[in-house]
Amino acid sequence: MKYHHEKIEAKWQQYWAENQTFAASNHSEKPKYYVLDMFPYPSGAGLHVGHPLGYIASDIVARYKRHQGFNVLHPQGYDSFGLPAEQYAIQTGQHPADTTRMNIEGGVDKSGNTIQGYRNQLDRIGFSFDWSREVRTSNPDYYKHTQWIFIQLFESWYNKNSDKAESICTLIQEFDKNGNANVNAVCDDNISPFSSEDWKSFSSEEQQKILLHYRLTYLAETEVNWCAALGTVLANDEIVNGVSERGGHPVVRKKMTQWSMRISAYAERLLQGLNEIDWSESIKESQRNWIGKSVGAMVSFNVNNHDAKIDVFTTRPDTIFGVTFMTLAPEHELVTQITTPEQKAAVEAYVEATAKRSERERMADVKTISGVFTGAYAEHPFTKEPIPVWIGDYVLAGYGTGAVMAVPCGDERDYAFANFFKGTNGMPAIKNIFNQDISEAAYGEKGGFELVNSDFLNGLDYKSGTKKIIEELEKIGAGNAKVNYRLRDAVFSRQRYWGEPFPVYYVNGLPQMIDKKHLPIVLPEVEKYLPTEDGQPPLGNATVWAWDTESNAVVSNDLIDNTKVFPLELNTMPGWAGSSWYWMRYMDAHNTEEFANEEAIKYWESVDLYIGGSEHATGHLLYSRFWNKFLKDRGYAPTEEPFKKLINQGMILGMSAIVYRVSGTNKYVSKNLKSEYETEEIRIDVNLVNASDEIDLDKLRNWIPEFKEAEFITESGKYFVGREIEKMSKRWYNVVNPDDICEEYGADTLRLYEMFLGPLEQSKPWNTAGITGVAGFLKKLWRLYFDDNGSVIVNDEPTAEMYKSLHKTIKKVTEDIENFSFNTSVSQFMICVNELQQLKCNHRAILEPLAILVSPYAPHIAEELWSALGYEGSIATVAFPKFEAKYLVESEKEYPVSFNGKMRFTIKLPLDLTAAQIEEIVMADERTQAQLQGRTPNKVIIVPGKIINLVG
RNA sequence: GCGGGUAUGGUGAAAUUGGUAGACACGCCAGACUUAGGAUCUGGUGCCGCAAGGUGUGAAGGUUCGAGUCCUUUUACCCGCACCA
Repeated sequence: MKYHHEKIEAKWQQYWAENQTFAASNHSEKPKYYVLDMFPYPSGAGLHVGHPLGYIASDIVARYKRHQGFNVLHPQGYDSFGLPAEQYAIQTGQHPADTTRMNIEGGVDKSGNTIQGYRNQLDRIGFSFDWSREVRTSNPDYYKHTQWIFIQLFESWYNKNSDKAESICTLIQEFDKNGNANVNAVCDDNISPFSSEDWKSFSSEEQQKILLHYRLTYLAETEVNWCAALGTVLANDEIVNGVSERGGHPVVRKKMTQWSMRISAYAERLLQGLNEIDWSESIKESQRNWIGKSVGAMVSFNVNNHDAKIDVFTTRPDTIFGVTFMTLAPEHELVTQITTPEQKAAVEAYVEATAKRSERERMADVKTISGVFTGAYAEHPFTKEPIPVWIGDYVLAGYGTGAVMAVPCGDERDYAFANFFKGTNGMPAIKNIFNQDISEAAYGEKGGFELVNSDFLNGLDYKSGTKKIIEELEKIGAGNAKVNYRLRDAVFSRQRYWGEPFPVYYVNGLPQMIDKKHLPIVLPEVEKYLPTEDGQPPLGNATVWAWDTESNAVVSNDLIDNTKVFPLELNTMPGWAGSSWYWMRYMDAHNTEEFANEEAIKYWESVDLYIGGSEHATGHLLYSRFWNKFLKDRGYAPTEEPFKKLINQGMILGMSAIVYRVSGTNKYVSKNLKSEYETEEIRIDVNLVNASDEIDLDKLRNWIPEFKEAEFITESGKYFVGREIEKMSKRWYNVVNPDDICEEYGADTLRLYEMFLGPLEQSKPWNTAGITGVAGFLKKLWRLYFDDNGSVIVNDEPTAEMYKSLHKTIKKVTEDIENFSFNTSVSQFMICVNELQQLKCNHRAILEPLAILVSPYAPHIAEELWSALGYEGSIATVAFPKFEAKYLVESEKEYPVSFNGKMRFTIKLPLDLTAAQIEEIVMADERTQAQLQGRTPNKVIIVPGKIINLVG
């Protein structure tokens, strides 16, 4: 009987689907285990072999845990809102909902292209997903709950005293009772104090405006990253090197009224939580960088002749007597106010010039020093000396307060700035407050100095100086200790169509939440997916997009009267909204009332193992932690952290194949002859090349017309390609489709090969050529159970060697799965099968456990072997074999014998010999005598069971 | 600049507390069988050398009887952050 993967795999995939083999129950006696993959965005291009890598790894763990007796939740779904579907809609006029559905379910698109569909592609690989819990973030029955969470955020504030989010009702009660004097909240700056009486006297509108300053999601005019090409704002994590992550378009700062998420309230908890979770150090470090905690002080400087103060954040308050000048960001709000008439023209010109430069230019150009004196002076809080105030674009508006106290003697940038403008109007000589030489460079260290010229700080160091100065600042009311975070509140509005609509309408420009019982607010139909002519977001094109407060329904815009019918929000939510809570939805995916039932959430608790790409380090993974913490505060999530353990799979790279065209001809020269010609490199379809890098020239001629008539300069009839390792992409013709691999070699081979390629977390190139190794392994495995006539399994007692081979494998595979070292498991399977083949093993007592061992990796063949062993039903929950050390006990060891650390020969000795006995035998050995040539060793090192080393 | 990671044959990679470097595969070489196939099987394959032997884990030092593994210095590449006050 031959191994036919196509029959076996189709059969078992159908069996699993029909029998709901992998449907998880929310009630079980077994311990639970939750394995989650980062759900995919269903793009039209379909999956390539890089995509399933993490899914295969998580599937192995899920299947292994089932064998270990766990109730396993291993769900899958789609992150189906997003930009590409919308861009495609703009180009083709097809509704994003239609193209998204087709990308998931497959079909034939309007241009006649067959789309396989993610689901069909995934099914062919034999994942043990519980598809009954599938979610799609763009489905109204899903985003209904995303809208609900948004409302919860709106109805919450962050109480620093309890250090958690609370219902906005508790804040209103406090305002009613005591005004805002005792409120310790994370909120907007510049909130004026009010009493209980004031609060009660405010109009409802005024009250609403005040509350917006406290809510965890709030509407505010903020500086946002505006991307004109995409027609939308972007969050900080959607910008890479000053241009949009998607498309690489320029991004400028712009003031807009937008929804924001007060993630800054959670900065410290997001930072501290990293210590409790088992994530890679690099991701944790990325998040720490992104949060950017720095400890220091806030210091206020009064501006002379103005009723104004400049607040600065500094990590070095101990250097306050070294302040030589101050610098404001050009965007700083005080700039126009304090600039003197004489400096006005210069300052305005500088501000304008800075505004014109894109973020990118400003970032690229860090070497050029520029700035202008405002003519104004601030007053030193202690010495009362006047300090000139400058503006300069080395100070960023977005960090701290957008202003710095410049201490050139202790800061490289201040030093460079001071020297650049040395001698010009408003730039005094550098004050040195360190007992160090600063004639060549600033002294930036936090140690190794004593403060001088610093009044009451003289003689102190960094630590004691900082402590002292903060006390003194507090005494005179000019400052206090302060922890600053780089993490900014996250902009939550997008000027896009294909996203969650906000459950929000506007009365007199003030946002009102729609009651949760009327959710979902379903995305309206529009004629065009582009912004409107007057610059409104795409939802501005909707004609039925108004909220009727009487019928509680979305009605035609014509009915807007601003008394009963009001306009709805035109922005939509960003891509990360739906993915920031989806792991909880899987726990109870069909709940129509709540986002998930309390009991289900309590049962599944949090994700035990999360596998996905590291590109989400500061986006999805940070926002998800934020929402989870918020939901925990409000009693909806059971744990502080959503993902206990995280593994980042590496990227699978393409191995492009290159042919060399002789310049100006239609001739192509084989790789090793190319130096004899002047050539240019052309990439060809990597699937036309065999394991020896040789092209099938007939196939190449039929591939694209360019090669039809081409001539090939070969090496004895063979044409070899060059190779280049680069990202898997259509434009390099190096994409390998998992469907093709499943077709030719089978899903089990694909799964094994993806694991065999190397360590999961490492990025590595794909080369289909190597797959014959694992394909051959599966055939050999099969032949242990079958010959040409069928089953060969016998019930005889296996030999000790067979047991040894099996138990070595049990041990290795168990350890490997626990350590996520899947590549070495596959090697061990090969070793075991090679050994059993040598031993002609066809014994049930060996082959039965072997089938179970293999099953997490190659589930289809394992099921088939299991039924060949005479069992009914699936192998999926059969207990995993247990390692027994007794089968590995050895009585002899092949000792390496080294002389001065160099291994010369080996000698087989019983393991129960003492060191002295070993020495005697070794010394008597003629090979030892030959090595020593009459010398006597100074020292003989014998580690029983390990090595023998003779020195001297 | 700061932080994290990687470096081993022609290729992908193995190597428990420091203990026979290169397991397992791909490729290559030789052979067997054959219904001639991109099947299967056997043997070989780090490098130099006919061999004995020498040499070898990015580089240079060090610790040790013994280092891919530990320590110091250094180079290259990848990732994250970055005029962060």
